Amino acid sequence: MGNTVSIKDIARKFKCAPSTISRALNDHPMINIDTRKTIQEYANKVGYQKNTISLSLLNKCSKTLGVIIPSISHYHETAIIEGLEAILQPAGYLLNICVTNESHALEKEYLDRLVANRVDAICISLSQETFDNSLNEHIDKAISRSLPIIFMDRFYHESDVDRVITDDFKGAFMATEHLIKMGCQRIAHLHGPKGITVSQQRFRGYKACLKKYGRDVEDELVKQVMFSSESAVEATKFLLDQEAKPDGIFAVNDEVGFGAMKVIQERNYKIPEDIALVGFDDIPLAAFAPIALSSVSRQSKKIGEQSAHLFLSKMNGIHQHQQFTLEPELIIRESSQRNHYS
Amino acid sequence: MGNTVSIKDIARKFKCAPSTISRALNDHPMINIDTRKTIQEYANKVGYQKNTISLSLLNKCSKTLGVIIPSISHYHETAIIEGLEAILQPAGYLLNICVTNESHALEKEYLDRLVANRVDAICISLSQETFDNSLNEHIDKAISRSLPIIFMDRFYHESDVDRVITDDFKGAFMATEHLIKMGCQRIAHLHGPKGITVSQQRFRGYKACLKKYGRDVEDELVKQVMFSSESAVEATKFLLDQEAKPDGIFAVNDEVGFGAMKVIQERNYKIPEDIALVGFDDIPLAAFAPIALSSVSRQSKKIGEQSAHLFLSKMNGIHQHQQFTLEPELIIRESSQRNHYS
DNA sequence: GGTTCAATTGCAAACGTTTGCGTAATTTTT
DNA sequence: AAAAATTACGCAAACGTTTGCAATTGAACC
Repeated sequence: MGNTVSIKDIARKFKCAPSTISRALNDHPMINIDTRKTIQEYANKVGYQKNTISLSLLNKCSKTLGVIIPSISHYHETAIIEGLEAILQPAGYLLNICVTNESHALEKEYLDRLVANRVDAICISLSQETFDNSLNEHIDKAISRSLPIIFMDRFYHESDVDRVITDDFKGAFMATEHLIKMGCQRIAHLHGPKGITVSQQRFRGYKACLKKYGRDVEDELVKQVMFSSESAVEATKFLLDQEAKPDGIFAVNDEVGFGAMKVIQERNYKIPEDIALVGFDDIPLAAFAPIALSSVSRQSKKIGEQSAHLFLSKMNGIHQHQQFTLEPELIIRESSQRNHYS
Repeated sequence: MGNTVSIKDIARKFKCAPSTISRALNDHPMINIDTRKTIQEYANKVGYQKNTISLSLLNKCSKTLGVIIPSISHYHETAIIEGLEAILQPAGYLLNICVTNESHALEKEYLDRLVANRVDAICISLSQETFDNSLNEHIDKAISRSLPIIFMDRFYHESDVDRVITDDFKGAFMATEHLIKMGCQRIAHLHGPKGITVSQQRFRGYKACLKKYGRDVEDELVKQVMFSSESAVEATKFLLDQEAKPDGIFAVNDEVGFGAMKVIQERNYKIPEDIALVGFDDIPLAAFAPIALSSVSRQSKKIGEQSAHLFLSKMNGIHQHQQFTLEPELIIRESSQRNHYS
């Protein structure tokens, strides 16, 4: 940047070797205390700032974590980032954040770039394209060069990888069970995009719960949507247009829940009396929907924190694969809290 | 990473100089075409990946942009990041994202770390602490080493810096004027945190508009809140508890708008008939509030895009300071759309 | 005064890559 | 056949820092 001053510059000034300057700046006891002070003061004055790049080259360690996520526009992802930062900032790490927009090509591109930049590890949530088509070569290649890869949410191996996920199955089960206990007879599910793990897990949880309570999974009560309110509006209209409409809806996430709530209210059904509603993710706005939205918290921030801890443990030489499954938490609010229990 | 293969390794394999390998991999015409191919194939086979770190050291250019933001939990910030990525990914850049939680100490710490990492530039939205107390030494120091600093939203100099901001004053003016045209007689304002530029600008816009239409700014109609729904709930209750309550509310952002909407509905006032409501930021959920929330879009994604362009222009040697002010856009939805105009 | 020892400091290699310049080998030109 | 030009490659320095080892200095000891 033009006026950056290096150790060599300072060495020239003091007519001594760069090694002396380096040691002085690092408070090495080998260097005379007065020399040390003088050099430190001068370095401070001229605004010397250590060049971490040369260190990375030398130590083969960049103090940087690569983060690859499919999107950054939802609470879940930003909370993960907050969790990562909360742990890794004090540890001296920086985050290289890459958003793939669910594109496999971009994910590959970013992965290569992060490898080229020699990040110390990569936390990744696979893109939908990658996941749908099991396009794993780029991941396998990265793993084969013994770069630590930590999977968040979406992963492609059942074992043999490091991962931190939430038990979406259980969360969905809890949500569905709650609706049943609130007296819902016909519980619909707004199902997320097909290829995504979390959609599948939540659907599985929904089905398992219905089964446990001796109910059928009725096809016309399961409608697929994208992770957006727009998409939910249409699907909910479809559900409400049926002759035997649902009296409970489990939405794959809160954005979808908001979309559903809007349609339900437009049609003048009462929430939760006519239709009880539960979402997923527990976004901050959920509590402030005009009818506060019940939701399953997937501990998004904790996913980030736990991933960070996993990463740090790997930096400390623990090479066994670790897998964490976090417990979801059902947050009951107005949208599903009925007074009469069944 | 253990099994990373370098140019030197390949050179040893081919019993030739590293320079030959380097040139071969970069398709330098100086190298025999067959040699080139052989080397490239081998490099490919063993999974050679260029070490960008050494390049950064050599070229004094890291192909990385530092991003310092106070928070990452709102739509505005994630949209900025999306905008940055949209432009900088194709240009081959990576993003180092640092979240300060509005803390000056953390901002300083991150700034130092980014400088040490020799990022090519820094896009920063100042923390509240920094801004409130005009703690600018760290910024000045960075600028003095001719590191390009691009301010987003919050900046501390009136001139002499690069910046991309939205015209919040104008946005607030438009929102207020809209409420007036919808026939509101008593327009309240939920004012953001005091020290923040955007709060101040929006408050100024609100006041300027009232003045233009010959109305007084009534202290009891201006209530300060944090940028959260929780905070808005309390403030709105205060407003509605007054004997002469407002019939229009301009909220400093949409989260606050949601909080206000909740209280208004709890008290059984009709939106927009009894009280019209306008927010700010145009978050995706605004349109899907049960009563769709009118809002002022501050072109968050465009801020990111424009900042990226500014950055690229600086990388291309344009050293004059550039300042962009984006035009806000008023999005009128149910929460403020009255049928009778005045 | 020579020897030993401790206290300081310097040398040089290393990390991985690029690049200007030199050089050898081969081909073309006269 | 000698000179010139072309082709293909190697050498070495550079980026900024650390670190093991060697070297220098001065003091203390016998």
